Amino acid sequence: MTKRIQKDGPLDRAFAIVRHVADQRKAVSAAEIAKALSLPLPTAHRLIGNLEDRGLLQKALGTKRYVVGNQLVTLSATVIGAAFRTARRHAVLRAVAGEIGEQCEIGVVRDNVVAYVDSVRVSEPQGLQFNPGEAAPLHCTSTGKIYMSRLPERTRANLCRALPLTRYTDTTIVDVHGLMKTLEDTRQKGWAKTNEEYVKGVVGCAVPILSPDRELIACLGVSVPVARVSFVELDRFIAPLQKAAALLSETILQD
Amino acid sequence: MTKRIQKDGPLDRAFAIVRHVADQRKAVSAAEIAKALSLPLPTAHRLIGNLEDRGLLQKALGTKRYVVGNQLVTLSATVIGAAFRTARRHAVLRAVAGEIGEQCEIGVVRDNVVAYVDSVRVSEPQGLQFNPGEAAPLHCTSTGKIYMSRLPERTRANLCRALPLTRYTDTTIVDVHGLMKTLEDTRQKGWAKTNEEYVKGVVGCAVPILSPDRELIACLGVSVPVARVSFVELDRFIAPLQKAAALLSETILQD
DNA sequence: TCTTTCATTCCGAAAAATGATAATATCATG
DNA sequence: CATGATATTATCATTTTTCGGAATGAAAGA
Repeated sequence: MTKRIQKDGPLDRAFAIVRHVADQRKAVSAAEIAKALSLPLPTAHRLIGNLEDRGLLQKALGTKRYVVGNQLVTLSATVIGAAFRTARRHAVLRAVAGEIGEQCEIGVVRDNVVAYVDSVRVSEPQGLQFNPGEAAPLHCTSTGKIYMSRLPERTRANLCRALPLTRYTDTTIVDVHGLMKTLEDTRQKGWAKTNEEYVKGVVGCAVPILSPDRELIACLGVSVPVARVSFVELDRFIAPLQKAAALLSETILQD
Repeated sequence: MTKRIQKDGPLDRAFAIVRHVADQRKAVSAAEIAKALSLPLPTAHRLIGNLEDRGLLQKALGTKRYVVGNQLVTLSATVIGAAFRTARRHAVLRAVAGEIGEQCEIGVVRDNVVAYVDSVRVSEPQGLQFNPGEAAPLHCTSTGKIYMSRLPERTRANLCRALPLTRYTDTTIVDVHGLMKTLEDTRQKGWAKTNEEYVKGVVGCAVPILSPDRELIACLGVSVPVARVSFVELDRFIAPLQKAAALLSETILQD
């Protein structure tokens, strides 16, 4: 009676389709989905239609090919947030915040904006307060830089041009070329720093939290008043952050 | 035409449960889920069991309360990644909304109705809220006018006669002849305005988003309370909108 | 201990998914 | 621009699930 392993109900098919669409690098047609999942063509259309009606998939503009839908993206962001707010992971966050003595936060990117899903402040509200639920721009946050740095080069360049590179301080990077260069640097190092680019007087850095197959799930970062830690001194936070990030990615798929 | 937006099939229930669990700050019991979603208790258990079997939900360590499961977390990470790769559309929309300081939306025509696929509101909900997924009539929206204006003349006339030209306000165009004249004007200018024709107190305008071969893909529009911007002043939005529309058609189709 | 609430099992009726067939629309290309 | 190839939509009898009331076992709280 080991039929438990591979069922194939409607729910399985629905998730298989969603998974397949999300896995793909580009938009996929209904026929491609049907072939990839060995579904009869009419059945595939019906299932995809169901998902589309619910906003879990949507057609790429001007085509009949499918991409992940708004509802699914919203749900996914919530899920990631919930996954990091469990007791154990919050404890990891608190531990690293205590170790480096500064406010730590976990952020994901959604709708081209950094959304913070969890944070621990170690003392009084001092520097930047990233309360869960708040959002910040991509180009002037460490988390945003990490996300962008992991895109394929072409997509990255397009995104840089599409983003409104609003100037928040006089160190905000507002030119596409400078941003691209910073991102290339970020890509190579695997982590990012921010030098008072969003809020005057606040510097920060972040490292990626990766899944076992090295997909970016979220970022772990720290924000600190420059009066206490200089931009250069930030480097000493990287190692503890990376250790905590590794611990987080380990626990994220267990317990 | 009461198209049932809110069905309640197994899939809806499954996602409602997942959504509810992800929304919660703490682990939830099956009974709580059942109560929150008004499900019979045995049904809730069965559905939750299904989700648990698939790893979409899992029991929090040692208890019988549920949290989001591994499969769901990995899927969510993939979804966020996929959405981010293809999110330049939203980035452009956000940029133009920020530039002109009003709510912008992208709409397409489907089944003789304007469906809004994406929107950015720049501040508080003020004027018209075109939430993605909502639909509006053709004859009293800028997007609808653009769509109709690009049809062959014969088809256009037929459509005008076939449409129910419902009167929503006292400026709504309800006679075929007046509509045809407006559409001819729209066709020549290449963009459209709406003067409180759908919602009293809300004016708007839109420009087409064209494919490389100049086919209409969608429309980019803005809606604003007339108290803030008069019908005449709308003209100053056209240029920025056209620039953004050009950027959209350039980047949208190359994923 | 007792009581209440929650979790689980069972099962016939009801609803939904399924996928063959067929009709239609769309696209590529000669 | 016609034409065949392919993709999409529609229809429908059949099969498979789901649904949730009633009953029962398990656990938590007083």
